[in-house]
Amino acid sequence: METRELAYFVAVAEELHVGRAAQRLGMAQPPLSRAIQRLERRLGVLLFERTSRGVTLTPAGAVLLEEGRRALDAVDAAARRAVRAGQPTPRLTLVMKPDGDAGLLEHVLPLYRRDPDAVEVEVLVSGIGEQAQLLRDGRADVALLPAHDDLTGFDTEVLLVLDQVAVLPRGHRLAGREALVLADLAGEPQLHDEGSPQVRDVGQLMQLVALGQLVAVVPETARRNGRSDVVTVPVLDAPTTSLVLAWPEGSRSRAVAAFVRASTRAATADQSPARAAVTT
Amino acid sequence: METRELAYFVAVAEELHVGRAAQRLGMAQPPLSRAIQRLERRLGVLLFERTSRGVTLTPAGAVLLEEGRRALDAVDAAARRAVRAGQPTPRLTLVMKPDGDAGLLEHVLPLYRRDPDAVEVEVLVSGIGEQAQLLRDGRADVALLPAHDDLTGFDTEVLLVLDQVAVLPRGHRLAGREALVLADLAGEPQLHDEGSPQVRDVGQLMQLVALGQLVAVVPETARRNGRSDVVTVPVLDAPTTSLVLAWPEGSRSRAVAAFVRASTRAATADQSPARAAVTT
DNA sequence: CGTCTCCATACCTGCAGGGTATCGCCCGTG
DNA sequence: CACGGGCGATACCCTGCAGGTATGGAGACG
Repeated sequence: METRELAYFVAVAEELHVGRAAQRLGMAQPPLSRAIQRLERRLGVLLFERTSRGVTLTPAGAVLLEEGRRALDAVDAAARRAVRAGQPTPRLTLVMKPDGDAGLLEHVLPLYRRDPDAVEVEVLVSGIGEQAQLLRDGRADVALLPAHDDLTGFDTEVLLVLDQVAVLPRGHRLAGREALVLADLAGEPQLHDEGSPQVRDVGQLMQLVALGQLVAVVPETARRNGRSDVVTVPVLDAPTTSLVLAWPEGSRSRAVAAFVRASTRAATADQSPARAAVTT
Repeated sequence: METRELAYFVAVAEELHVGRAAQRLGMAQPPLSRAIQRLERRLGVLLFERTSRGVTLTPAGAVLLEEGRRALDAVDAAARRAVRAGQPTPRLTLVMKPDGDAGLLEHVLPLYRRDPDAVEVEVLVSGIGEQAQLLRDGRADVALLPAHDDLTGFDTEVLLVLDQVAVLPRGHRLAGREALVLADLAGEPQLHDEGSPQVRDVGQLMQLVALGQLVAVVPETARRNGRSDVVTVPVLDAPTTSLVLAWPEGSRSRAVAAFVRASTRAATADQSPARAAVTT
């Protein structure tokens, strides 16, 4: 099976509409129809049910969509990683969402640079939730992401376990509380409610909270972005979130291994009593 | 990058010789040379150093070989799994080496068949050490293999932890011992010595031992294949080997999940005091 | 220095894969 | 019930590239 065919199939399977898929692929509809038929003939299995309103996936098609995406990612990753390995100055690309490092990076990077296996680090700031994809398709070598993301295909190390806090406008009825529980926030406009605005980073979120548009429950490290017009209050019964460092499973890169070492050491130091004593 | 190009590259990288690779691929040498050049131009990186004696891999080429193999396996697996998902009667394919189930399968299969998610099981007997490959490229859905194999890309469950025993001909000088240590076997012709015959299953091994050709240290379950002309003696300081059940990471197949359930239950039952009491 | 061994280049050919035009089918609708 | 619109499939054409053969050219070696 050629990757082109597979990419064609994935496009159709995602659109469930040959015409639209063709448009997305920048080609005409008939050759795409034929390519899919060829693929079905070669595999000896029907991938779509055709109706006059579009197409739907058969069980075989559903499996191929799932596995095919991973396979395409693997091919992309192979190409990208090969190219990068061929560059004269090797680099390590770290991906995280905006403010996704919980302030850890400033400790990690100096520590990493002291490692003999260290190479130059390039930090790639992705959209929220996109870190895993960039790691899968080879655009990044390591990723910082929350533990509840899909981590299949990665080796991982938990760096921090974070309690959650509510972020409230200063004048909010709960703003004076020492702590609260999730039930206290019932009825408040929440982040991720339908119709709530898309938030791209913590600064934006703080802005929205300050304006009274919504309240949010976020990991405690968001406090670092605190501003005078918002208040953070611990939420006692919110599940903790973990910050995880992930890298391709079975990676044998010395640069990656060194970065993992530096990160875990920085993270444990960050939580140690020593530092707690300094900051209090 | 097309899978064909990638397969071409892998062939050349493995042979380190364009002509031989072309032969292996069933094509002439010049188009293969050009295909590699095209690939290099597209990626913008040299994959081989050309000499008059053959070709050698650049760092980029080494990475592409490693990652490319996995990617090709992923593509194969996608196709194979899709085809199988499209078959009218779904099947679960289990791969193991000859006698690789430590006698567990006869307990697992009846248990599995009682599960509502169970489907027909096909047992594929592979060569020793080939189980992981068949699982990676989609020819099998689950595998029984030793824990020291490369398990990247799989989810796993340890089924049994096995002590090792020495297998000796009946008249051997150590045959009467209650137990022995590895050092006792120094100087004996061992399995895996260079020049030792290829062994395909335990029966063959037993035959060779009986003939006095060699002695072997194997997991204790090999006792089940015992014969009157060989003796097994515990080896106290040999590392234990684990029998592992593996399946593709992140698999969401109900049939696989049910098989894992049945296997772990059968394995724990197998080692429980209850069964020990029955067999003693 | 000639020869052998490889990989690269030159040149040719067939077909895979893409484009346009159009068909046939199903469905909603006046 | 007839008609129009939307969708995938088919017919037909054309181009570019993958692959073949013949040959060049550069290093290794006796």
